[in-house]
Amino acid sequence: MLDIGFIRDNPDLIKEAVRKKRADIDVDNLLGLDEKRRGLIKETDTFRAQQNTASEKISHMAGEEREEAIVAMRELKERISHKEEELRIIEEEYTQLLLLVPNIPDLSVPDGNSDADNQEVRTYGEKPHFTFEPKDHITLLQELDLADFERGAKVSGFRGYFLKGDAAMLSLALWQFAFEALEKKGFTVHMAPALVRGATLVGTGWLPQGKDEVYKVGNDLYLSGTAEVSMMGMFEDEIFEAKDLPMTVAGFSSCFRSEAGSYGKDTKGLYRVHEFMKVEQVVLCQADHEESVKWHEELTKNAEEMLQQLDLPYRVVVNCGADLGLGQVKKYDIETWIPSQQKYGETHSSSYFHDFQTRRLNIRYRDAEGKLKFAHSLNNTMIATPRILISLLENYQQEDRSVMVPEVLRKWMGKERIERRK
RNA sequence: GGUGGGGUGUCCGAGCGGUUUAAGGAGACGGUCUUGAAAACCGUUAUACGGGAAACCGUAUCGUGAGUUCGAAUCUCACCCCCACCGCCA
Repeated sequence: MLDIGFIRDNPDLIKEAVRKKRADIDVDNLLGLDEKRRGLIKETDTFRAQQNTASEKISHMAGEEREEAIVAMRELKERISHKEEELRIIEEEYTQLLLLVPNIPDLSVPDGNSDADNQEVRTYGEKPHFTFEPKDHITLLQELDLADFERGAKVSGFRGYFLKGDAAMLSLALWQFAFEALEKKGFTVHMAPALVRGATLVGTGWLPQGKDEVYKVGNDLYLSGTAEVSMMGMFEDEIFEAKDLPMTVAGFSSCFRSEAGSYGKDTKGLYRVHEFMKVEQVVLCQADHEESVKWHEELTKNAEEMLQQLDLPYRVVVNCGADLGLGQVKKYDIETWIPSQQKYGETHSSSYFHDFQTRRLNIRYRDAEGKLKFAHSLNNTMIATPRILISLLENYQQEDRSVMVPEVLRKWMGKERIERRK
């Protein structure tokens, strides 16, 4: 959410942001409501001030005088409640609109209509050259008996899956590896809730506009699509001292996505599933653009280092305006090489928000002068399974049908090669 | 799921319809005193919104929302959360 004062003072900037993000919101309509709203606030406040003074006087009156004053106040009360009702209706509409105003993308964000317009920033690693016909991850999973999609669908429905044996072990190894790396970098790791309240999703910018994406499981309970939500919600309504920042945390959780709008996409395999697991990095820092940019690069680097240690080829792209979320100022996707498709697939997403989320969640800190400020927030994937297994299995496959285990994961796997059992 | 007790400012804690501009502590900050410190004493100590160039003024906020009333921290209803015990349970 942006500050209404800022929107009021910079309507053109906001309109340009709406255009660049291909968002759908009428800024002038919002500003009109804001003006009406302020007018009504002024009126109701004046009425209430009258009421307060009159009530105070009544407390010192007695007898007939008192009775007359009370009767007079009944009328005012009536007028107040009408005005308040008027204000309530305007305010509701106003709030709904305000929640849909996008954050302003950074100047370095390229213009574009879809992820096809994202721009490559850098690449890393050597794409593998196979001396044999490489298989796709689905074939590998089946041949090595590492997954069960039929039974997955039986239990969980469309896009359901079980990971078995070494694929399950590999997942655990990856999470451990990610946690260990983050601990070393000073992050505090958490097992985070996936079950979250609506307010937490609104606060992080997933609702209201993305309600088709999110599974609703209770009156006000949802299954979150990322641990970012609970890791941010953790700090809702809190006030930090400047010295507490930056706050670097990571959360591991199940993640749920309904994938509404992508029914026909990637229907096979592990690429697009309704339920996956992820270690997410989250940072709260002081409200300074340079500081945000610094941490953005840092979080991106953390994930890149992880891929480098796994020796997976990847590239970093900067997302275009239309591919940014409502609150995101700038986003890098890290895409890992998928040999069977001869292309990179998104495995990480690194973004910063300035105070868009913290304003909604009311996460503040006291700066050096003791002034309260909304902190800045950022997040990036550290590792997400099972999607990363696609690249891992495909890049590490051997001619003899086995799959090598990346060096760094062997201490958890207890083996250097995955082979079909028996 | 059941029963009972609670949610008040940075913290502890009183208040249970108008004298509350939320008592009283504690902490923090500033000052007096002191060679310095402690103690003692004095003072300051919220947030959001609206108006204003500013000083400042107004409004709201005692878990959340609705209601009763001229007037609600205080009364009524619903909900959320916390604590204790019982039941069930990974």
